[in-house]
Amino acid sequence: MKQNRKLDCLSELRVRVLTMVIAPGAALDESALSEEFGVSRTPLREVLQRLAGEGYVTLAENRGAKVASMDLTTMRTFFQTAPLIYSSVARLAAENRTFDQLDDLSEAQNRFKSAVAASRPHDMSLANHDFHRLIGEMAMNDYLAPSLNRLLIDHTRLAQMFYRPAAPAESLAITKASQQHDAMIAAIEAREAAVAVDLTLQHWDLSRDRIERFVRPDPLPMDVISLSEKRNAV
Amino acid sequence: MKQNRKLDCLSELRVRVLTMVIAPGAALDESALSEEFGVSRTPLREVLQRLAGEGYVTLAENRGAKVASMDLTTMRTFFQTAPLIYSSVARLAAENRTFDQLDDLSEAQNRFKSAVAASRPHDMSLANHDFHRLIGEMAMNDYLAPSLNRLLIDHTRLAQMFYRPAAPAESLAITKASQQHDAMIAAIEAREAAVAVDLTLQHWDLSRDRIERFVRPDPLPMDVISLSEKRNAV
DNA sequence: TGTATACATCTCGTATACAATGTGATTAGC
DNA sequence: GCTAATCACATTGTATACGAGATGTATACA
Repeated sequence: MKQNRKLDCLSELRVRVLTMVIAPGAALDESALSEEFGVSRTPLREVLQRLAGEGYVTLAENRGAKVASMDLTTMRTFFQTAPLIYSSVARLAAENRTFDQLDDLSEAQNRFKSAVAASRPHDMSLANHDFHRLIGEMAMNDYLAPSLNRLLIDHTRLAQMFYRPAAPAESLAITKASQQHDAMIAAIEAREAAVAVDLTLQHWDLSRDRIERFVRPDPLPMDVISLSEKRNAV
Repeated sequence: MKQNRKLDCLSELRVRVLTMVIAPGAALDESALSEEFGVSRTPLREVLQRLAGEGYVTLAENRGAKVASMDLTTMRTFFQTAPLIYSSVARLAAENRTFDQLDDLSEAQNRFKSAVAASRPHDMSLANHDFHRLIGEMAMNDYLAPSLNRLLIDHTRLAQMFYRPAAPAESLAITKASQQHDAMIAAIEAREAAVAVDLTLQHWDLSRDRIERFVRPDPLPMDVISLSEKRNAV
């Protein structure tokens, strides 16, 4: 009963960070949260400590918890590191996966498809997050796991941040991503490590391109004549 | 004042795990530890939560904290993962190091040499641990850091476990390792990433061979004649 | 003699009360 | 009118007390 409240609090806070309901850098108030989740401050502080260990939040001495920030340095490091860890994990997942884990992976992919069909970005993000987290579990590697999970936190937040439901290129990319997910499940099930790695890198490129196009979009069309007129008018 | 007690407790527990003063799998009693370090159970539990986040201990529901175990699977994963992370971190360290960090690194290496000269295995292990941890900090990569630090925990414990002060090959290996440390400092200072990676892999091979020779030593010399006599005697 | 159940004890989990620290505002002095 | 210092308030950190869960032992019954 009471243990559930603590675990609920833990996963709920994870969801809020991942979906950016709480923005990067935002301060978390212990009293407010403990009241909201119906637990006292002691277990809530332990939840925050654990979230800090997982990389969701950062703790400052006598200054409480903040959601992990996402500055330029973080993003640079992210793009630098993700391909290495993702491909390594994919290889290990193909080698070590169990059937139970494959079932979980398919279930996550089904949730992803449902969320896409229903146009629910938050659910999409969370299902996608679970999908890749489960591949991480399949790798059965306690050393790579923390790196992967930190990458996934920021990957999910970035995707959320740069998601444009209006753009037609976006829905195409999502369809392609979903197809890649299916292919990855097949490759992992067949224990074809090389294929799984290749698909993972393609998947990464797709995601990276989506983010890059948002950051550096096509320049606006210019009416050269009116621009020169304006200049003369000064 | 009191904050120091909590931090002291944190680092002291880290040292005890790394030097195997507390064995892998050993249970940690909250009341006993809180009494020993002069803090109440609340902050001590937060210390344990943090140590769990760093991979030093594992927490089980209603069953307290245990020192992270080192079973066969763990070791297999360790040998599988270490070269990848170590070499990646070495490359980044060479690219991103600052002068302050280089000073810290040299200081750790000096402590290592002193401990070797004084034949103090614990201090050797801890100085070596710091040396490699500082290279990790130089990499300035928050995603790789947790993986590296987990690897280093188990690497330090393995080295401790398989350390044989009596063996003459051991002291030769330690001398060589110390020389490699010096060369790594030079390579990192010169921003020669390729050299740093190469040295790191050599350093890894040396360490791995030491462990391997302990696990699979030369077989005992056999007196073939007496063996055949015994067989005939049956 | 072996097993199962019940009870006692010990450890962990949570809440609440209190102490310490950090921050912001207000007032006094220049 | 501006700056600096002090005081008050808010938030975090710590301790202690109580409740819940788990484990081990003893006893009774098969």
